[in-house]
Amino acid sequence: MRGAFAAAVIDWQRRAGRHDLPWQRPRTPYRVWVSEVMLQQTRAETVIPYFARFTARWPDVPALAAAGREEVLAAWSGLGYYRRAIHLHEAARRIVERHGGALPRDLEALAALPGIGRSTAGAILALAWGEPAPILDGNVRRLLARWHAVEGWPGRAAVACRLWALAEGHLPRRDVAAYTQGLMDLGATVCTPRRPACAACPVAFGCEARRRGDPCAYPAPAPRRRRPRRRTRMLVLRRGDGRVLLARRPPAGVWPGLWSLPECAPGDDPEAWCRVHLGFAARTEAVLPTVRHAFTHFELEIEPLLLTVEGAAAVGEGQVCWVGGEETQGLALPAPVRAILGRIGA
DNA sequence: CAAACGTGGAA
DNA sequence: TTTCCAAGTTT
Repeated sequence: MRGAFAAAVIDWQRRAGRHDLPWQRPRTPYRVWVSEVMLQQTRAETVIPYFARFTARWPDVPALAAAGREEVLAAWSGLGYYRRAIHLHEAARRIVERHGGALPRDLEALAALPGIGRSTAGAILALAWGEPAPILDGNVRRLLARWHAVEGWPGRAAVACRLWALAEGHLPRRDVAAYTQGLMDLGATVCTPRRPACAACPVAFGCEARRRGDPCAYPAPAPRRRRPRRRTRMLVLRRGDGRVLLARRPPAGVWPGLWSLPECAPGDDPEAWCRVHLGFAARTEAVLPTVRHAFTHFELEIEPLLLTVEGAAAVGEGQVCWVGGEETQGLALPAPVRAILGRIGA
């Protein structure tokens, strides 16, 4: 029965889905967009406080477009995948310039904006306007892979292509917003990766993976690869007035454009490193506890070292600054750096 | 197509 | 402790 899947999802969403997420009230295109970008590879519970602060400060596209990149990054600090913030900001400016300040109601125009791919574009169209556009995020991937018992890892183009076609095929003619929200709610709360609650699932009636006895066999897991471990040394250079030296990271790579602590190789003599690279003397005060930080593709072991700087050492312009106390709240700092500074009370 | 890109929570 | 992985996009 074609359409039975969508009908059941829509009915379930109205009865048991989520209706009180911050981006659902009010549900404007701008708020849908910001939330979708924040939610890329990020759980809703993590996003909620960031979304609240972000939209309170920049309630619409023109406000965001008028903001500075620095403050947008600072508002993103701790959320991860910082390129998203840069893209979001850049897209806001482009929307003001080329679309009169309103998000385009068009799949191609949306996907042409930085940070908006096919799935996010579809989500904006479906949730904000009820346009019949499919999405394919982790939830929908899992839901459809199970319902149709799709073999293969969705990272492979052929499998992804199949899933997109299935997503397209299930789209209802009406109630697209409730349907789309229902897919994500189902994936997040019922059709979970580990222990799906099939007894509570409104589409269990037609689920092929369940009929075969092992829903968790779908989708096939990604090929394994081990995560290398890297080590680095971060220097907490503290001045007499309590201020600490931060250095801006390059615009590409890890933590683009964020402020971090000066780094040297674990084997280097930190005091000599300071003289050579910063041009002033510092005395080693203490070795701080190691901070382990797990990235997606590698694990970082950070050995923080506390050093005292005599006098008010000056350093070059621009890419370096001395900060202290409340100031660090307004800066874009990577999570582990925030942890290290918090530990010494800076 | 593979790799890069953060972080935190759960098993 | 280790591993997985979550409302993906870009290069």
